[in-house]
Amino acid sequence: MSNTAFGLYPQSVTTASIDTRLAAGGRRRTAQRVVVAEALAAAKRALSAQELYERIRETHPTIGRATVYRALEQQVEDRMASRFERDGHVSAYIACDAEHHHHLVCTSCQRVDDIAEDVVAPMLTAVGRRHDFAVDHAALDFYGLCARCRGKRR
Amino acid sequence: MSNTAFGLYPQSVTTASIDTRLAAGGRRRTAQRVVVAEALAAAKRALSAQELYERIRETHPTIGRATVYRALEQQVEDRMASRFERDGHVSAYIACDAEHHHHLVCTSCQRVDDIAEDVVAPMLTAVGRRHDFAVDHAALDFYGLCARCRGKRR
DNA sequence: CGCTAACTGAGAATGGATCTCAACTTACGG
DNA sequence: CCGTAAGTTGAGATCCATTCTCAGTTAGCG
Repeated sequence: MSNTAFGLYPQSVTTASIDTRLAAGGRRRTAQRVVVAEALAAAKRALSAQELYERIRETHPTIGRATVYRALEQQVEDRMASRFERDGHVSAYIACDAEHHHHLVCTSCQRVDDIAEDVVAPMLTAVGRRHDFAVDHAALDFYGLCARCRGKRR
Repeated sequence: MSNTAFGLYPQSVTTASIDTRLAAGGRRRTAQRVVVAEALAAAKRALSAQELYERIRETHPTIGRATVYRALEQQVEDRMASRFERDGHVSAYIACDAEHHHHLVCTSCQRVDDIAEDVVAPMLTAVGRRHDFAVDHAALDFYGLCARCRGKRR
């Protein structure tokens, strides 16, 4: 396939910044990787690789499944996204910026919120002191129900 | 297969308590479920269903894979065990008692430690207040390196 | 323009988890 | 003690997200 079929940017998100960061390391900025990054950023919630693949196929029917999976993995490596484990042994991804922070993932609507570091830090200290255990900073995401979804259940 | 082939208890763990709790709800205490529960309790660390299945097969070659998977799921439902998502989209299980608590899972040796509720509670309060988000209590497990494994890396 | 290493797509392969179903067992009431 | 109903079991088939393979393509650099 010709990569020139891609390359049309939707006018949302921080396209410029995405564009720059995609070329990090020894990495090439291909049209496919741009599409994947933008689709994830536009979603504004956690999506599984499969879900994202299906969304993208609507506008780019020829993109390969493996390409989407690979692009997502690279984004995680390059700190442009983070990965969650959703129920059913499925990975879900959310776009995020390089600054360090943690996430609140709503298990109902998949919307994601950031938590400030200072909410988490005291607990890390306490765990370290009481249990001599170094919590993996990258794995600190919390799952639960956001206000909206909690309202619906009542 | 005749269930009478099972039923020999290793003299470890709190066999009596396991035995009682296996019969909770409308549930039957079968020899297979006893074996699975005891094997998990004896492991004293997180094991994937597959790993546990293989361990059990050494002494009970005829047990079915699905039986082990089902038994583990039931144990989670009955609060005799909890489930983690390990890297690679694999579930791991650890035996635990009904009292409420959270876990520190060492991503290197898979050993599991309990965290006291009072270490976690302040953070839950802070998250609730700052973000109006109800963290799922059951999903509060932390991953990282225990003191022993941290020592080895240096 | 020409090289080369990175990337891509299609489909096959992988592997943990789940499903199906007939045979078997446990628990319980009589 | 027996019969029955409903929970369980084992073996294998099946599912399905993910990963792998490989030939063909392309970005980026000189």
